[in-house]
Amino acid sequence: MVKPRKDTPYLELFQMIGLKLKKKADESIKELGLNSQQGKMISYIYENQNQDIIQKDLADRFQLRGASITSMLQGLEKKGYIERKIPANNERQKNIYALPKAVELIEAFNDSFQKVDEEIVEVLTEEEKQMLKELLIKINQRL
Amino acid sequence: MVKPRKDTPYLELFQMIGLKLKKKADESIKELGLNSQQGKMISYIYENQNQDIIQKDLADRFQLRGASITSMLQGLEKKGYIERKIPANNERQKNIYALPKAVELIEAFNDSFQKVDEEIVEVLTEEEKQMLKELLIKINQRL
DNA sequence: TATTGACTGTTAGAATTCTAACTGTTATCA
DNA sequence: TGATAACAGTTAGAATTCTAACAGTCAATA
Repeated sequence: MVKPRKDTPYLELFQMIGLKLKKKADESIKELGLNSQQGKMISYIYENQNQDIIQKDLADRFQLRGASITSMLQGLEKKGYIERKIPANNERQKNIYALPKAVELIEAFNDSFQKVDEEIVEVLTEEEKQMLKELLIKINQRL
Repeated sequence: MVKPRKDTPYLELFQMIGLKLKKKADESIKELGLNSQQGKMISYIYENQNQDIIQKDLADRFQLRGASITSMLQGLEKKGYIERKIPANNERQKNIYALPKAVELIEAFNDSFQKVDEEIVEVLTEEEKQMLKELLIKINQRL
């Protein structure tokens, strides 16, 4: 006989919400010909390209393995959204830069993502929104 | 020129937390020879098998396509964790049941998942935990 | 009741991410 | 300084989920 669980765990809530949001985000930028992961990757590269980001930084930021980043960036490079350059001071690394074709899309990505963001909290009061953001930041930092 | 974003959006927080939790959950039940998705699926089937659940219910609950459920259940069936029976009253459907081999594992799954659950909120006070759960439930319901 | 449309599940093939093994470069320190 | 370890990225192949097209069954209704 297995013990019944007490109530909906945080784990389950976070994962259900996360999956629903992923679908919404994918849906919202589908017409641009990329998925939400690629959109966020491009935005992140654009915003950080002055700071010599390398593939490992992307792997850490997006919780992906190095091999997945390689595969993803090879795709984005082939389609002309980004370029990768080996820096002079360290031949192991590759710095990542957004190309004009990507920059054109970023405004549209960000608008789409912001709409999803508003949907998430539209059932909350201003106070609740504030509280939620604080709690999420605290959890995310320590996890 | 692209507008800079104001601050970390809810979308990003939820997805970062969700991904970190998935890794933790996968890690925590890896030794049992399954991944966290399979573990949750088996637990869910066990807890609901008296209510004539069908594959479509699982697809809705886990935010997966019908085809993915087919593939996943074929795997679990082949390994002897579950069985699928076509009910007498509707030959389109298949009811899903957990087999003894699965039931043995469920206690261990639940323990592992509960540990992850405690990690999530260990940085919060009791009041904050309470508040967080309410907010998450509210968001999840309307999403 | 015969037809049409909706529902449930499956298959084939593509996309994404994973693990494990590997190459080449840089850092450490005996 | 020379050997060894750590680091960054790549490749090959497996696992998981997806889309699109499909088959069989059930429901609605003309």
